[in-house]
Amino acid sequence: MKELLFNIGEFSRMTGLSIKALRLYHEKDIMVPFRIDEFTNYRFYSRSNLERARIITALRSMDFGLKEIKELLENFDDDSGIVSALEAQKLKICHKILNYEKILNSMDLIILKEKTVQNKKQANAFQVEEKTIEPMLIAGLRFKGKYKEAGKYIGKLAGKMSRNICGPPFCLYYDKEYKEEDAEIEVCYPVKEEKEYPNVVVRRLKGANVISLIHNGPYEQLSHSYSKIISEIKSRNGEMDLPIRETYLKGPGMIFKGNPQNYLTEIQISVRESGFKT
Amino acid sequence: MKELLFNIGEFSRMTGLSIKALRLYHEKDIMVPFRIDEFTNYRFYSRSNLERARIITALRSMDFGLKEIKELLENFDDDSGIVSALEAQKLKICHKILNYEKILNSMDLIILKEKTVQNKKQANAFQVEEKTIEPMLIAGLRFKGKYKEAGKYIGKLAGKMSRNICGPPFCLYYDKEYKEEDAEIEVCYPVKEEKEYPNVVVRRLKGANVISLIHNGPYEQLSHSYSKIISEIKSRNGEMDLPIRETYLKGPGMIFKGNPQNYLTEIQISVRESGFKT
DNA sequence: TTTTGACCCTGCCCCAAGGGGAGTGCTTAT
DNA sequence: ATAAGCACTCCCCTTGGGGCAGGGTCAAAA
Repeated sequence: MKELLFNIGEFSRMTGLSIKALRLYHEKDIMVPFRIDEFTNYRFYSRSNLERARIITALRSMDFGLKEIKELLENFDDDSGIVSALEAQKLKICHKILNYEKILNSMDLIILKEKTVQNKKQANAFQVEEKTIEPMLIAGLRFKGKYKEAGKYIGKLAGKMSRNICGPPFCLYYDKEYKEEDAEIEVCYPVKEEKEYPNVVVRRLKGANVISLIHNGPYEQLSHSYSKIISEIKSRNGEMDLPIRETYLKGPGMIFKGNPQNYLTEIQISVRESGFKT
Repeated sequence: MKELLFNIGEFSRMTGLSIKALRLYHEKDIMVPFRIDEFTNYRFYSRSNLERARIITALRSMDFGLKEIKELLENFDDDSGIVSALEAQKLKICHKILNYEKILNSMDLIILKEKTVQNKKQANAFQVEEKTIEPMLIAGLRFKGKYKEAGKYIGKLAGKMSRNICGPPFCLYYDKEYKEEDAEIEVCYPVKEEKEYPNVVVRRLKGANVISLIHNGPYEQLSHSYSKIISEIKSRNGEMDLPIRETYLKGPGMIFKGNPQNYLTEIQISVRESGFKT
């Protein structure tokens, strides 16, 4: 068998490894050329190098690092020996995949939210309207306090539910009148599955016939929209029912706080018996 | 509102970002401290920095690079604006996941193969035995040539089927006698699904009653095992049937070539009517 | 025989996102 | 007075090479 040698360019084309990579592997003692010219330092690769290159490529494609590859090459010459290394590598990769899937999940949440918001905004532009809300599975966290505290509780709740959430958060107000303090409030998220969480009640929220108005602007100006919707109900002889629902279609975002001028909040008040037509 | 400032240590603890990271973000103009002491160069962070840090953390957790984050921060202040960036990021991550899943798949193949080989080796140590082979779905590539060429064709076939493969390759020999040249050979892989491939026949291979012997060693010594199995069959008045099946339980590995002394090859010869008992 | 273009060498700097450490300055507690 | 605790800057290190500069080498064409 004659020693058929290849210079680095040929070898690079044969193996698909870049010249840079080959020089790096040489430097790191992962694959030393068969012969190195004493005077010119030209690298010459042999058939056995070709075989080794194939192995390196295979291991690289499995996301092994160069150090690991070096060790594997030094200690094994048979597939059966590296099975445990493969198992370990599998674990690492599984972790990465899981992590990426978690990222995808949270991104989907944000994207979905923004898309539905845009649809809503285009569809019905801030008119009082009557509609029917379907029942839904929700996770609720109830407290007594000020309206302003709701945001804090929503954050808490979101942290606990995270991947189970399937829609924008809302509040249920159980008081007939506006109360500055000690209001009876429940912050809620619609959820996919009925899981148990500490301090959280997961239950089915009844559907209802409601009068709805989408409020566009900062929360401080919600009272304007409340007057509008309530006077509309009264002028049509509707009879209000508790709790009032306030859905935060677009509030401070998951990433940016956003501009309060663009916040969208849907106010929904149940009416027991609608005395008017659209 | 008074300017409540934090030094870098406090701010690091509040945000969960390392001091090193904070200095880097400063250097890259991603987050400039609210005030920098003229004489000591101490960094002091404000509440608005806190908000920005939250955003950066969120974007980092979605695997955005610092450059991308900087651009996003410069161009947007609202979640709705970055939806398209999120979509792009989603695509990237999906690609990564797909890639990792491909890796997992090929690793599983190797692991599974080695495990089954080890089981076989422990279970029945190179004895002639009678058994029944179940029918299986296979992909076959037929050619006329020398035995030695089979390896080449197996490689070809493996490249085409890759993810569809579900077991070790084997050859079917359609010649009654040993032929040095122009032998009628079909290289096969058991597959999961019935797909179409160019030049490949996917079909159901019938089950059979066979006499089997596992050969341990290089392929050049297969003839020893053949003598053994054939003399055994003859001594028991069995009648051989074609094709002969040669399954490469352990040959040159997917990564390492391995030591031919450890190769395992199962020879299976169909017998039409077994005239002997185990 | 020389030239020319292709090929190869080493050495240096660059990428991302920081980690680690050296050496120095500031204030405060002991 | 000294030591501890923070902060600062500057430099080197990580992975797996990419890109470029400057210079040497090879083989075929003129």
